[in-house]
Amino acid sequence: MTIRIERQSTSIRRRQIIDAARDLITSKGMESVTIDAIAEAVGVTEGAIYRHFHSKREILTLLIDDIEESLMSTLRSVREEGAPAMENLARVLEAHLSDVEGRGAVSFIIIAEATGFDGTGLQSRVALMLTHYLAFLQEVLEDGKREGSIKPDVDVQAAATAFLGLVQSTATLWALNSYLPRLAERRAEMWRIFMGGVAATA
Amino acid sequence: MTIRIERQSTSIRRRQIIDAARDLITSKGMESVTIDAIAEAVGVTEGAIYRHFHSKREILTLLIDDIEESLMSTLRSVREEGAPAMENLARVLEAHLSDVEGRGAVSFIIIAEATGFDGTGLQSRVALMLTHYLAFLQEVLEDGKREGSIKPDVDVQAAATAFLGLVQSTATLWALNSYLPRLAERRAEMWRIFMGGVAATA
DNA sequence: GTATCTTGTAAGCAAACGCTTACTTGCATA
DNA sequence: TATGCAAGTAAGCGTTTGCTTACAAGATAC
Repeated sequence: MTIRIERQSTSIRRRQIIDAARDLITSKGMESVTIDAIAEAVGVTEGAIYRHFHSKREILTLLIDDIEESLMSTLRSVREEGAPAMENLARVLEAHLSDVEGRGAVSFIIIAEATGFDGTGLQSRVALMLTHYLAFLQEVLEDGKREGSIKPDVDVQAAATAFLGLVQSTATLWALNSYLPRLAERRAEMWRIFMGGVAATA
Repeated sequence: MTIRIERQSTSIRRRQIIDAARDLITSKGMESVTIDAIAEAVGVTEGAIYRHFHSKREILTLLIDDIEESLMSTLRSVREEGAPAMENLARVLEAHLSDVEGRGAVSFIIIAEATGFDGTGLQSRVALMLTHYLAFLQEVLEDGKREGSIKPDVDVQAAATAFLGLVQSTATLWALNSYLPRLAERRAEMWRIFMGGVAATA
């Protein structure tokens, strides 16, 4: 009964390591993401991690790349070309809040905790992700203006920020209370408020 | 030229220690709040800190008490009895965002980073603060309903959450970009959106 | 004036963390 | 089959962190 050492190629390990880091964030928060915890999750020793990455910062940097990728691809898949802008936005909100509900809203956890990263360069990386995210929202909002479904005098930057706020506050409440009763209902009510603020009079 | 040891009573030191902790959070974020940093800021050694507090957790717990106290007292001082509810709410938003601008929005930094506290009991303490905060907002919103300035079918919990979101997202953007151009304008635009969502038709 | 309590310091401990080193072993290939 | 690289381990290094201990000295009471 020999103990088999499961050797894997570096490309596979890099994926496993980044996935493990993401899982740790969603299950136990940023501060529990240590090399040791990652190694244990992957099933190797700490030293092995450094065969595939130069530093923890490199892991986190690539993780954020990965998170942005899936965030933006969610946005693209939810947005339906030709569909009314407000419908697209509503679907984005729905997608985000189901992520929150399923404890998978890594992107918004990262955004919330990024303020405390400090100096490592990760902060500006997250800021960039946020910029891309807000740019997407602003695009959809501009679509709405062109359609006439959104009031022409609405400031799209402010509206995008307010939209982000809906997700952030809900994610925070969820995280601190471990759950949120009637989340779908809450989402619908928040959406009505947001819509009432930006939509052209029906 | 003797080196004078500045002895202080424990009541004074406790205040200094908590103040130092708060200053550290606003200037360099939660993760830089260490006993060593606090001691240096107060001008004593680490050991002296433990003459006045049993643990770091005790310091943070009392700090959160202090933060909640000043948050709620800001709310009370901004709220004008008899004034229209929407005016009161607008002043709350203005107060929060000037705090953000002056880098003094400790309460919202704590709220943002509380998701990663984990296990220490601080998380539920922050959750309680949030509950009190939201309860205040809901009160004002109910006032607005009674006045007739807020649509009767608005869900006050959802509206309070959306309001919190305005502050949170703005604070996040501020923290990640170190500033925000035309913040006052942004606030006015966000307020218009929020108001449009909850206000009774003018 | 002396005893006592309180506030302080200096030194250090144990644990956690990121990371390195010395060495081993699986695997492709010449 | 031997050679060399890639992927693994175990051990430990250096620093940081929260906290403790042994001892010194200012304040206060009798």
